[in-house]
Amino acid sequence: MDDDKGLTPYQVRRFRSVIRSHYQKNQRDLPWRRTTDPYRIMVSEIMLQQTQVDRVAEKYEQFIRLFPKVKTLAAAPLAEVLRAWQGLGYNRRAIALHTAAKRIADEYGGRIPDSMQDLIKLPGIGAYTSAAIMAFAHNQPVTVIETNIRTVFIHFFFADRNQVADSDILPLVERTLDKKRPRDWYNALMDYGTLLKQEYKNPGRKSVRYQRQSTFAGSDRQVRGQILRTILETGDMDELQLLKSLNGDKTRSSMILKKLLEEGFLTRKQNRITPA
DNA sequence: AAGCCGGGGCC
DNA sequence: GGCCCAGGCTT
Repeated sequence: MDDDKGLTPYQVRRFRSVIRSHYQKNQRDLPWRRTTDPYRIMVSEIMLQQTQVDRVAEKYEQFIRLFPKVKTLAAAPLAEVLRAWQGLGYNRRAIALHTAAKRIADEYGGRIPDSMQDLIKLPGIGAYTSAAIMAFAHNQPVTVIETNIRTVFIHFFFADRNQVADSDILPLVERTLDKKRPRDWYNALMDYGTLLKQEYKNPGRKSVRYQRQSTFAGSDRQVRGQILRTILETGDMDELQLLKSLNGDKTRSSMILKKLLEEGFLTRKQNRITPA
């Protein structure tokens, strides 16, 4: 099995049957599964990058309420978008999404691109997200791979291996894909992946993509989040007062603030720091 | 290929 | 206190 990547028709049928029967009984009812609107799918997929489903669900609904259409989002001040993003983490995703929305409004007349080629050009949209939008919004039979799907294929077809590469998995994703119902199929695969993660310790460790994160406590990331949160809440603060409020090394805090300014999270007007 | 980017919940 | 998460981008 390790050498022969091909599956027999029986293996394919058997595999699909297991995935589908679980989905039939235990399908998760998630907000972004109740729509096929490409804008809403795009928002959900960017929120879901490295962020748990349970945490995204509530934020997603608030976000859509605030910014129901791509043009609403494009017209909103970045500070409002960042405020709506608070709690999700990886705040640069909010900047990317906002930039993407503006570009879609300007260059595509407010219509989300419907090809992977165009989607992947947008900031914050990479190999996974572009494919996911094609599958979930447009029901297109593209090959999608992410952490849940990796888990499923490693569990069924690479159980005795370590260091499994995506290039090993992708042929199987394509071979087993239900090309008539990609949307349902991928939802089912992801639900099965979360099931496996509940049952087993760390299925993802067998993927070459697996890597542990550096410690968050005391990290630059933590300080970045703290600075951004403070300015979004106060709306405007003296730079020295801000640095003092952080209770850390001033030089380090100053460097981190500088990066936030460069990345477009914040702006400085004389000695005052405000949202961008 | 490796490092960076958030923050909350769970063990 | 460590671990993980519907990844993407930069170096």
